[in-house]
Amino acid sequence: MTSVDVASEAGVSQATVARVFSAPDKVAPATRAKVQAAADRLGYVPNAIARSLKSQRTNIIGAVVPAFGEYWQHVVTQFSQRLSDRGLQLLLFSFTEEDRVERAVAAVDQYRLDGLIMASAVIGPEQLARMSDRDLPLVAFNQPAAAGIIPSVSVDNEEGARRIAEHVVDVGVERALFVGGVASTSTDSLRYRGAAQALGERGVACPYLACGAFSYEAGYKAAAAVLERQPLPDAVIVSADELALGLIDGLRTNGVDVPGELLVTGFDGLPQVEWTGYDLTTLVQNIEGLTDRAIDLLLDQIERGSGAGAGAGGAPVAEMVPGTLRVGATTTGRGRDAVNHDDKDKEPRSDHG
Amino acid sequence: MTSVDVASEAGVSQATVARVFSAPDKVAPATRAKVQAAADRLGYVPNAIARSLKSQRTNIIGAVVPAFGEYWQHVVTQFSQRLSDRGLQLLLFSFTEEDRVERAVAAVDQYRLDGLIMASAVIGPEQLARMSDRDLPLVAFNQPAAAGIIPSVSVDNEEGARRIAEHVVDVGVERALFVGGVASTSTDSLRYRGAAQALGERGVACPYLACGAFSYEAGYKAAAAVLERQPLPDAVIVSADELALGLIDGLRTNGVDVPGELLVTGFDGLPQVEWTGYDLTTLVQNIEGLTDRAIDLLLDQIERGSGAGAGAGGAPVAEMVPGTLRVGATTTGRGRDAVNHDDKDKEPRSDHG
DNA sequence: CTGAAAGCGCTAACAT
DNA sequence: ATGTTAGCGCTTTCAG
Repeated sequence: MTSVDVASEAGVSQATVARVFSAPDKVAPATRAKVQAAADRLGYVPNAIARSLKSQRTNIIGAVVPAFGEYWQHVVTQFSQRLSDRGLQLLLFSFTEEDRVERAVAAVDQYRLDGLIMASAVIGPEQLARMSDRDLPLVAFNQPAAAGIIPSVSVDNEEGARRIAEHVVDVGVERALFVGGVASTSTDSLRYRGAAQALGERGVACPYLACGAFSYEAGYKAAAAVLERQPLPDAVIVSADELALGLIDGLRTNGVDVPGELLVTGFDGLPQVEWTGYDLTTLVQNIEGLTDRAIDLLLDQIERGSGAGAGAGGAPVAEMVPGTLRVGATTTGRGRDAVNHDDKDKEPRSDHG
Repeated sequence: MTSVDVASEAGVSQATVARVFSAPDKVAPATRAKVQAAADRLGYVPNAIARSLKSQRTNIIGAVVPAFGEYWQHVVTQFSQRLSDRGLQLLLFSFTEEDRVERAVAAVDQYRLDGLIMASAVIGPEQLARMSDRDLPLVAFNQPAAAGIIPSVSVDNEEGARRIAEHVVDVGVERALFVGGVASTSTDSLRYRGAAQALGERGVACPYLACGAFSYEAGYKAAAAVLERQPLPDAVIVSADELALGLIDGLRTNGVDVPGELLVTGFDGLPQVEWTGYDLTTLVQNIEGLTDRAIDLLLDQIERGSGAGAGAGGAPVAEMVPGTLRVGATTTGRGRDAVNHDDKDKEPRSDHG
C-alpha cells in the first residue's frame, strides 16, 4: 500500500495524499476526509523509510547502554518511553565489550540516526572527542568524564556524596571508610571527593578502598578487606548500591552486625535498597529528571541542526541533577537492635541477611 | 557523502560503487580497491535508509518488552547483542501501559520493521491473533498463551515446576502451597499445573494462592496470607523469583525462619537468588538459549518471506527450552539452623529427582 | 566487468 | 486547494 494506491482510490493526486499525512491543514476538509477514508479502507500507513530518505530525519535515537546492573534497566525504560512520547524511536545498543560501541557508531552512520545517547562510562574521553567531530547530536548520560567534551547530564555526584557524608556525621560516625568500585572512573572519584571533603571539614578521616568492579560480588569480596582495616571504621560509605548490598552480605557472613557494629551507605537508589534485609541509606538518583534533560539536550541540538556542540558558542553543556537522600536502617537502625537487646540469646540477626 | 561522490572520486560509475558495497564479488578486484580507497578517503558509508527503501528490508527488529523486573533486562541485553551479531538492529519498545503495544505496532508499520519480538504477557490472545493477520514475522517470547497463535519460544514451565516439586518432595515436604502472581497468566497456570501434578502423584496436596502481581512487594505482602493457612505448609512453591524473594523477607519479618520453619522455592533464576541472605532454590531459565531460538524462529520467517506463520503448513511452532534446577539453602539449609532441633530427617542430598 | 537508467515511496517546490 | 515534477541514495535490470 503506497500513497499512489490511496490516491487513485480516493480520486486525487499522490501529492494530496502525502499532504494529508504530513500537513493536514494544507488540504480542504472535504478532500482530507475522502483521502482518510480511502487510506483506512486500504490500510495505508505512510512509509517512514521513504519519508526519512527525503527529509533527512529518521526520528530514531540510538542509545549505547551498559548491559550490567539493574540501574540501567530503569534508564533504558525511561528513555524508551520518553522518546516514544515525543514521537521518537529508540535503537538500543546494549554492550559488554568494547566493540559494541564501535558497532553502535557504525549503525549510527548507516541509519543516519538523529542522535545518540552515550550512557556508558566505558567510553573513554579520546573516543568521545573523536565522536564529537562527526557532527552528530550527542549527549552523555551519567558519565561525568564527558563533561566539557560533549553535552552531558548526570546526577550531582559530589554534592550527593557530601549529603551522605553529612548524614553519617550527624548519626555520630568518627572513623569512615570509602569503598569505591573502579578507581579510574570519574563517578568514583567525584563521589569520593565529595564525601572525603565533607567529612574532612568535620574532622573525620576517610581513606579510599577500591573493589575492582561495580558489582554485588565485588562488594561481597571487599568485606574481608574492610574488616582488616585498623582501626575498624564506624561507617563504610560505598560508591554504589550494588556494591553496598554485596558488602553488607559479605560483612554479615563474616559475623559483623550491620548496622549494629558498622554503618553502611550506598549511592544510586536501586529498588533493592528497600528490601527488608537491607533498608539501605543511599542517595536516590532522579532518573526521570535525568533522562528528561538528556533528551532535551539532544533535541536542542537536533532542532538547531548542530552537531555535538557547544551551548551557544562556549563549552558543551554539563548539567547536574540533584539526587535525594534516602535514610534507611543501615545508618539509623541501631536503636531497633538496642530495643531487641533483651532477647540476646536469639539467633543473631546477622545471618538472615 | 553519497555513492555519487565516491564514484566521481574513483572515476567509476555510481552503480559500480553500489556494487562494491552490496556485491563486492561482482566487481573486478582492481576497481574494487580503487573504489574502497576513494570511499575511505571521503569517509563514505552506505545509507541504510536508501537501501531499505529499495530492498524492502530494514534489518531492524522490534521488541516489545515489559518495563518491570530484572529478568527482562537480561532478555533485552541478549536480544540486543545477538541481533547485532547477525547484523540486525534492535528497536526497543519498553512498556508499562497497554498503549505502548499499540505504539509498537504503529512503529512497525511505519518503519517496515523486518520482524517483531513480543515478550510481554500483557498482550492478550485476541491482540496476538489480530497481529498474526498482518503478514509480519512475529515471535512470542516466554508467553505460553501465544502458543498455537503465533510462533513462540518459552522455558518449559510445566516441566520446570515438576522438577522443583520433585526436589521438594525429596527433601521431605508433606504439605505444600503454591504461591502465584496473577492467576490469569498462562505462566502461572502452567507452573502450577506442573507442580501440583508432580506433588499429587506423590501424595502431597498443593493449593494455589495468588499475590495479585509479580513483584517483590506482592510477595512480601503475601506472607501474611501464607501464615494464615491451616495447617501451615512445610514448603511454599512460588511461581517467580521476584515474588519468592519478597515472600521470604515478608515471612522473616513475621518471625518465620526460612528455611528453618518453612521451605521456599522460586522460578526464573534471577541474579539475586544467589545473594547470601536468600540462596534460593529455583529453576534457572536458559536465557541465551531462549533468545537464540527466538531469533532463529524470526529469521526463518523473514527468509521464507512468510508472515507470522505456521511451520510449514501446520500450527505455528511452539518451542520449549528446558531450564536447570538450582538447589539453594531455602530448601536444604535446615542443617545449619536445626542444630538444636533433633534431626530425624537429616537433609537428603538431592540434586535431582 | 562496468555503465546507463529506472524506480523504491515520499516531500517540497513550483505551477495551475 | 490541488496537481506536476523533480529528486532523496540506493539497488537492479539491461546494454555494451
